[in-house]
Amino acid sequence: MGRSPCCSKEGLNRGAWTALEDKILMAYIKAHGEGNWRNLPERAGLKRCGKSCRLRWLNYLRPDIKRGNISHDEEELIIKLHNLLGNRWSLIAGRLPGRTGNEIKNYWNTNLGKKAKGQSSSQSKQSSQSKSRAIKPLTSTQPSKSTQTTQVIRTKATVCTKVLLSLQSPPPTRTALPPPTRTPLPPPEILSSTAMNDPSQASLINHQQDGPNFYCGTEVVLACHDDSDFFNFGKWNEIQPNDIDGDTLMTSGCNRNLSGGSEYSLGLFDDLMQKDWALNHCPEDNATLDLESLAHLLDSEEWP
DNA sequence: AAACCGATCAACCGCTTTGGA
DNA sequence: TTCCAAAGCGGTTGATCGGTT
Repeated sequence: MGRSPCCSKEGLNRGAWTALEDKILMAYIKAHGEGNWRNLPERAGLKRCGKSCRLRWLNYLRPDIKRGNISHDEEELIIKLHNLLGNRWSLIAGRLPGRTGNEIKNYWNTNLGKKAKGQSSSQSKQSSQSKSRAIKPLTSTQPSKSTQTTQVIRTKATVCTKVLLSLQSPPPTRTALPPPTRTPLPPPEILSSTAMNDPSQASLINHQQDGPNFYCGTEVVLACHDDSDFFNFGKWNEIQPNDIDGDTLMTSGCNRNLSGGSEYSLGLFDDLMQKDWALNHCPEDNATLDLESLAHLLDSEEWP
């Protein structure tokens, strides 16, 4: 029995792509654009599975793919993003222009994963109760047993295109949510911690805003094009693991160990959102600690 | 020079999510 | 609301390459 194949595999080429196949695929996509992968091979005259074409395009042929070694800065960014997002390679890749999820995944598995493993083991030798940020390889199929370890909230992932960090006195209520949009997203804009400390600069980001922004005191909200997915750091202090059902919380929880404050996994899901809306009040002052943590992250990188 | 071994990375597999009928 | 096809995603595999013995 089993699952039916994504396409008939009879007579299809497999394995490494030839230069000719690449050429055909590139020419076809150049002429007709991306999408409709299932029919693409037939139309383009390729003896390949549509999935294979898509993968080849996304991971290799796309003109904006950056070649060459991962730089030190990129590596640092990958580590930080992995710490926040876990193994969501496509999201991480979204923060690294020209890099693909596959590339980052491979890089992590061959380089950073080992480093991280070594780090965490040496740290555990130093102090089993250490609260430092041990980077751990995370898999969605291995739920963590302890809230002390790095934990990842699994969410419906959406590329976040705006980050608003406002320390300003907020308007008393949130703005209404516009309908979600699924249009191609422009490059993300992230507000640096410099801007965070300067409300006048912080406000600048609103001017280019075509999606929702949210203010709630020191609460940090990453406003996304898709209203169903924004990252809310400020409220995580108030959410207990019990509030979250097992399905929603796959690798579970949030890591409260950074810089004496809390470190939150990026991502939010509907249940939490609903709780968040229902609370409708501003978070405690300790959210500023989260801001500092995030500010450190944002400030230390050149965000694309 | 040959055999072995580990590292790398492109490609595949199968599960999940999304969107339309 | 349900179902199904398509697309997206992360884990895994296997071919290839370079270094070592």
